[in-house]
This record gives sequence, C-alpha cells and structure tokens, in this order.
Amino acid sequence: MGVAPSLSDRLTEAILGIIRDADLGPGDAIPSARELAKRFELTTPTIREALRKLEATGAVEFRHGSGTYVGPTINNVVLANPHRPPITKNSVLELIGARLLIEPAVAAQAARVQAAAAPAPSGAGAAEEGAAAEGEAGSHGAGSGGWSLEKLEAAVTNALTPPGGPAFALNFHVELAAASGNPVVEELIGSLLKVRVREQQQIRQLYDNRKRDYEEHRAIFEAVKSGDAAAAEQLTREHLDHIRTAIEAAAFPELP
Amino acid sequence: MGVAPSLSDRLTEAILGIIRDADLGPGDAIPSARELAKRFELTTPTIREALRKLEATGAVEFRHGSGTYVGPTINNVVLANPHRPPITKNSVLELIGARLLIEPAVAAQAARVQAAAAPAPSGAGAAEEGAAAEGEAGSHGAGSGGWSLEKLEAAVTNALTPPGGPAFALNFHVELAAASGNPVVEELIGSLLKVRVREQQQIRQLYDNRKRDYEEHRAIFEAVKSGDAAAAEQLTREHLDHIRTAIEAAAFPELP
DNA sequence: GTGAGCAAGTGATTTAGTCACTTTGTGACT
DNA sequence: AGTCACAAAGTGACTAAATCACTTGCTCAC
Repeated sequence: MGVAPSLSDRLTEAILGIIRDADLGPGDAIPSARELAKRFELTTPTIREALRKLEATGAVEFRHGSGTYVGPTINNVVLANPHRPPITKNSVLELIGARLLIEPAVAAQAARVQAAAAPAPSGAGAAEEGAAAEGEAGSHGAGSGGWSLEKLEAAVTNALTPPGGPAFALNFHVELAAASGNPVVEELIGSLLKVRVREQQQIRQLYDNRKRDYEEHRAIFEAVKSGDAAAAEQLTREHLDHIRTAIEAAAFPELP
Repeated sequence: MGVAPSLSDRLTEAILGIIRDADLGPGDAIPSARELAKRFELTTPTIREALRKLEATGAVEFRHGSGTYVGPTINNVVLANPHRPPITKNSVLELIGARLLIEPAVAAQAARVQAAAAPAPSGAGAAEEGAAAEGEAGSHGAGSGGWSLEKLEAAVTNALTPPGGPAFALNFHVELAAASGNPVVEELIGSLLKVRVREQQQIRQLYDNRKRDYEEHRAIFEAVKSGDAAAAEQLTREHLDHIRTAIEAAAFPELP
C-alpha cells in the first residue's frame, strides 16, 4: 500500500512548504515558475503541473503577466468542488436538504455563543444544552476578519440591495455560520452555497422572495442577538423550508 | 466582471464534457494525453496541466504506464482539501466542534428515515418535527451502493477490527450520514473525516477507546434502527463529546 | 504633472524528443 | 496442454529550448 508517494505530488508539497515557511498569506506573491524551476532543478512544464494542482484547490492563483499568488482558500480544510457536475433540480433539493439538516443547529449555536458573550439582557428559557462558548478562532479562518455580529447585521440588510450594491459579497447564511464561532462550519456553509451561486441568481430572478428573505433573515438575526437558541433554530428551519418549497414549485429551465 | 473565461479552464471543462457525454463513471478509462492533444489540436504539456487540475479534485486519476481514469470524487459537490494545512491540536478541536454541531442532527434524521421506512415497532414519543422521508437518492451519490442500514451495522462491529481487517473501509459516522438519505450530507461527513485520517490513527494509538467507541456506536445504531430520533441525537452528541474531551486531554507530538 | 511608449519580468504554449512503467500477447520450454 | 519469460506497443513522466502574450514600471517627451 502507498507504494507511490512520488510524482509531482512531492512538488506541490514542496511549494506549499515554501509558502508556509515564508509565512505567506492569501494575496502574497510566490516565486515565478522559472525561479522555482531553477530552484528544484526541473523544467517549467513540470513546475506548472504542480502549480495547476494547487490552483485547482484555490491554494494559488495565476495572474497572466504579473505572477503567481497565494490563493484565498489555502487554509481551508474543505472546499466546493470547482469541477462540479451539472446542476439538476434534484441536486439543488439535496443541497437544501443538507442545509436544512445542519443550519438550524448552527443558528442555535450562534445564539448560544452570543448569549455567553453578552450578559443576558432578557432571560428567555432557552438553555437546552451545555456547550456554550467555544472561544477564540485560530486566526486561520475563512475570511471572517472582525467581530461577526456586526457583519451578520450588515448581511441582513443586504438581502434587499441589488447585485453590485455595497457589501454584496456578504451572505447571511455564511455570516451566521461565522457567528457560531467555528471556522470549519463557516467553510462548510460557504462551500455549500458556492456550489450553486449561478442557480441562486436564477432563482432570485424567477420570483421575488427577497423581501420575505429579508424579513426572515432579520427575525433570525434578532433571535441570535438576544441569545434565544431555540427560536433561532426554529426560525432557521422554517426559513430554509420556505426556500425548499419554493424550489420544489419552481419550473427549472433544465430538468432531467 | 468575469472578463477571462479563458485559460486551460476551458480545457478542463471540455475534458469533463467528454467524460459526461460518454457517461463514464469512476474507474473508467479516458482518452490518453496524446489522443486528447490530437483531438484538441494542442500539445501534451497543455493537456497535462488541465488533467492535473482535474486530478487535484479527484475527478481523474493517473496510473503510470496504464492510462488516465475517472476518479472517485468526480460527482462530489464538496471535498476535503488535498493540500490541507498542517494539523494542530486546535484545528482538530475545531473539526470535532463542527461535527458536534451537525452530526447529532444527522443521526436524528437517520432515525426518522428509518422510522418512516419500517412500520414503527415500538412507538417511542420522538416525532418532534415533520420532515421525514426524503425519498430516493439520485444514484450519483458518494459511494453508498446498497441499502444503508446493513452497512451501518457492519460499520459498528468494525470498530474492533484491527487495521487491514475485513471491510475496514467502512466508517460508522460516514455510514450514519449515508443513512440520513442525503448524499450531500454523506459527502460532508466523509470530507470532514478524510481531513484527519492520519490524526485519527495517531489518536487510536495513544489510548485504546476502541471498545468504548464500539459500545457507543452500537447504542447509536440501536436508536436509529428503532427510529428513536431524540435518543440517536443525544447519544451521538455524547459520543462526540467524549471524543472531544479525549482529544483535549491528549498531549500531541506536534502542538503550536 | 501627465501621458505615450519602451523594456523587463512573467505566465501561456509550442515543439520534439527521451525515459519509465504497465499491459498484453506471443512464443519457447516444460 | 499448461506455464513462464520476454518482447512490443501503448501510456504517463519529464526534458530542453524557444516563442508569444500580458502586466508592470520606468523613462522621456510634451
């Protein structure tokens, strides 16, 4: 078993080693392909193969004429398949089903974290479990820079902004996952959403649930803010269930 | 935006198109690099770059001297980062935290599916929510071939088998996710576990919780089998919590 | 200053060929 | 007839030296 640790696999590891030894983060430039070729005593096509592998997982990024740079997802433990199969109505429903299974628990955890951080303003009876504050994030998260409750609120109001508006990049569900305090969960939800960005836009065009989305997002936000885990969980479940029934009712341009 | 749809990105898409048009599945051979070079009127290094990208995500597999084959994860929507950062104790805890958040809900869903499939043997009061049977799987799942309850039981007894034993590939938590009926959830859990296979082995060597694992797995299995969602959820939570405290107490060879 | 234009650095791709490995089938030997 | 050794064909792995395309920054005229 494991007879072949070989290949240009070692090269990708070596390049990752260079990146980590130099403590490079997303956006930083890495040595050019020719430079690496010289350093490893290989030729550029070989180097490029290794770099392409790293590119496929978002570990590095090519910019023609400029250089090669560290990618945004180099520290991810899980990622969305960039070579995903063509979307079907069924696969979209499976995706929603998965989110319906995990996001309510995420919302509840976010509320618990919030309740532990703030000195409980109005004590609603929602302490259903022990595991409260998971504490600090290891700083190598998936882009959650500052404190998350503010970003979460920004993401709420964002549901009404047109594409291209301010801070359109913020997604409520991703920010909600970030508020749970666990960067892996944030990656998970982010990956799940990234798979269907194109379909998301399609759905948004088909009918206008943006106002309802906004209201439901706000309700969830309020529940999280007040530390009511049970309410956050239930509201999130209902919200996703609404989306699911909407998708079920929708007639897709492409359906198998 | 999106000014550059170009690159050898189109090549990877085209190759994926070939695979899907020919309806090739994992294990099937794809045209050789030279053949593809001729077909696309390109040169082999260019083709190889595209193939390397596909290799990085498990869409294709190289076998030196034999050929190139369709990989096992070509239909995944989410996957474990093959170029994952070095593991730290904190990152392992984050991983467990994420599983602690989602797996109890997965176990509960598996129990609900089971309760809906079998005509409730002993009606325990566990119907806390509506969403029951999600129905058929789209057949393009992540390896769950036959019916899952049997495989789940096989995975239970497997906790005691030494490495290299029969059906060692089966993992209880992955099979549990499969039993939830949602292939995306199965992928998710599988990816989460794949990230730390090396650490899993390390932990298993440090101290022997295999017997306790076995007993807890069996308890969860029984709860799922009897359709008791609440029990399955709670038992899974406790099981993962035990693992977490064990990891917290462990002294890792490498710790930052 | 401001802008046009040159030059260096970098990625993108080609071309032509060699080496290493796997598979398969043929043939000789038993 | 059965089995083993070996050769041939097909394939991936990699090299070598170029050329083209793009970006960036600098310089120099205006």
